Amino acid sequence: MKSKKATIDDIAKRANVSKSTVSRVLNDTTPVHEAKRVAVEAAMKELDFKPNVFARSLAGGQSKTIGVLTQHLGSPFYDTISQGVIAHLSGTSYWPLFADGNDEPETAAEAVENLLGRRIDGLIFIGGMLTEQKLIEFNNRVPTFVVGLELLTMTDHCISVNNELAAFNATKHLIDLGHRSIVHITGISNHIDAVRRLEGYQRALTESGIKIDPELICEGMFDGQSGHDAVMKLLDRGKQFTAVFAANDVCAMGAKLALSRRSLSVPDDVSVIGFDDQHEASFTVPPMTTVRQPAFEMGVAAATAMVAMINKKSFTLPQLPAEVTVRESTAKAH
Amino acid sequence: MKSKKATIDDIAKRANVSKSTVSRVLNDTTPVHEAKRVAVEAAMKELDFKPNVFARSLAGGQSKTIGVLTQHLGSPFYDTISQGVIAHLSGTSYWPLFADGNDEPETAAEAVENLLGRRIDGLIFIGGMLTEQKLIEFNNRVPTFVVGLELLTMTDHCISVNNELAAFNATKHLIDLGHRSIVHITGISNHIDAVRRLEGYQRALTESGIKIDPELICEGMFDGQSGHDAVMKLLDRGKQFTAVFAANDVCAMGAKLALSRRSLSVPDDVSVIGFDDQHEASFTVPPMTTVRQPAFEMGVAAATAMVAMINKKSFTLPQLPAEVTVRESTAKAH
DNA sequence: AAACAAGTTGAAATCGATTTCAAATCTTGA
DNA sequence: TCAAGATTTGAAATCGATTTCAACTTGTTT
Repeated sequence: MKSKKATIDDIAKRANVSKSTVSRVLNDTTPVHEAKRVAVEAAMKELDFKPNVFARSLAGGQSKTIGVLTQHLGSPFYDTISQGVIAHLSGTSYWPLFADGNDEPETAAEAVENLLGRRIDGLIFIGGMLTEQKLIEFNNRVPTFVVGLELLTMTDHCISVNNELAAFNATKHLIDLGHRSIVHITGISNHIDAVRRLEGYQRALTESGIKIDPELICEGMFDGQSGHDAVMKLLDRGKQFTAVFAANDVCAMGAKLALSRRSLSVPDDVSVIGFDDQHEASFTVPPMTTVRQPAFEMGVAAATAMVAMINKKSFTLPQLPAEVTVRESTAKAH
Repeated sequence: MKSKKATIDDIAKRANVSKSTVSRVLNDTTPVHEAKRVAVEAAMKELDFKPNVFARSLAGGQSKTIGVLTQHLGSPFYDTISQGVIAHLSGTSYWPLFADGNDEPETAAEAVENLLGRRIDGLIFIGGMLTEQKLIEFNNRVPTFVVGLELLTMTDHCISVNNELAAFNATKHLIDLGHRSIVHITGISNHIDAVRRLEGYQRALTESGIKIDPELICEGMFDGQSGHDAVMKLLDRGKQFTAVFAANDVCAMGAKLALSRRSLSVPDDVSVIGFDDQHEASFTVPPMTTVRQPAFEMGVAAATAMVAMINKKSFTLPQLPAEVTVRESTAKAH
């Protein structure tokens, strides 16, 4: 049976100093005599002292929590980023406080206010649905980083892969295999990342001297159903193509399903490439070629930068590469 | 530019009453004259008053947060449960505080201590790796519910599907299709749920007069790789079978991949059934028959029960059914 | 009309830290 | 040796709520 939690007064008494001194060794704000320092530290060990988070925050100190707002906790990509954040933070004195934006700007804004009400020391957005204007505002209130979403301004607070380049490489991979009629199923069109991927797709075609065919560009929604429907529609119209580049993996899975329903084989008849490299991608039939985003590392990078910034240490944001992971859903065109 | 946050004193002044009175209307602890009540409420509206969470907790009140410990945030099944919790809580004054158990008992226990240090009003375990003994201990400290994990005791604090029955039905589905040699790829063997699924599988066979063949029972780990490897090993040994029941969906996907590598068709040569019905299951080729666990509803149920319990209202835990969702990966044996 | 119970109210203590300010101690240089 | 400056230290105020306790209003009963 554990006795009541030790307070700062308890350890002050035991170490024969004042609360003030204890607080000082706790926060390392003012130098304290070596002897007293040691005594205080010993007392803290013995009584298993853990500062009360609430008293601390109330007194104007730090809350030792980092607010993490994900666009949608359920997405595998965002989830992996979260894992990275958790993993790094668990080695520090900070804790993540998660909230879900539910894909809606208002919900997200409200969630941020609540987070702020809990005196978070930092704010990490995973994915995003807020305007950069809003983000800048928040950054004025508390250190803010954005992960997994490309920003136009505020680039030094943004950890993201170069989506345009990644999409360019994905498309180039198909072109190099001899494909000329390449479908692109886009992501949700007000996502910057989705737009950048479309741009990369277009540049790859253009630079290879292939005319862009608007009919091959289908609106998707980052989900399986829209990938499936897009391909079905194309097939129904009798449109010819030999490859599909989908804006993410589930979408690519939907596309593959539609192809198989029409007895088209992947990759013999049509090559398919996805984006994200989520866990399931390597176990689809056939295993899927996709663009790997280093989601976990991105999460770690964000957390690292955040902790450094809060403690006013210097840091540099890593340049994380997205790479085409070639598996078996893409093959030479014939 | 927002002015500083309004405090309880501000609104006391504005409503011409004392802090005490404000606190009383805020918490509805003691009756307050109608006129003052209205004045206070008006003042709160006008100043957009939001009580400071920390002051509140420090003073011994509630923290208005529910700790949520997931076994592994990244798992689609647990994630969906989390979504349910979030969804329900967002309509209340409570907020979830997430932590990740990282599949390790020590990490989990440490995480709970931290959560408790933040004075959570309730604790929800999603999945679990702690002993029931531990769980009971925690429940003595703060209201506790467990979701997505069957408990032997403490059943009135547990929201879970009947895994044995669900597995029985899944296996029965295969038997009804004429299968007699049915492989079961288990989950991690110290998960109660995995054990219960194995039991259901065995009972279905026994009740149908089919002898249990230990060689058809393969140890799995709830992931794609182990599903793949299990099937490969069986095939290498020349073991005959016409159906596979995997302990979850990714595992089933791994199994399907192994089959396709050996040119065995699903479902023509071998039927495959998964468990969980995660999002991707409906977009595999062919779409996968699986057991749907109402994960979202389970999360909602846990949150609902929690809020009711904290506020000493009565509640009943719903009996949530798991159902076999028949798609195209299972077919008649021949 | 007096007595008493029930219903309202505010002053002050409390929760457990941080932080300001002034006092106490220790150096240092002339 | 002593004043000036630099270091350490503790007392007390503060953060923003809840809660206890006593006092003050009412209303009811006799």
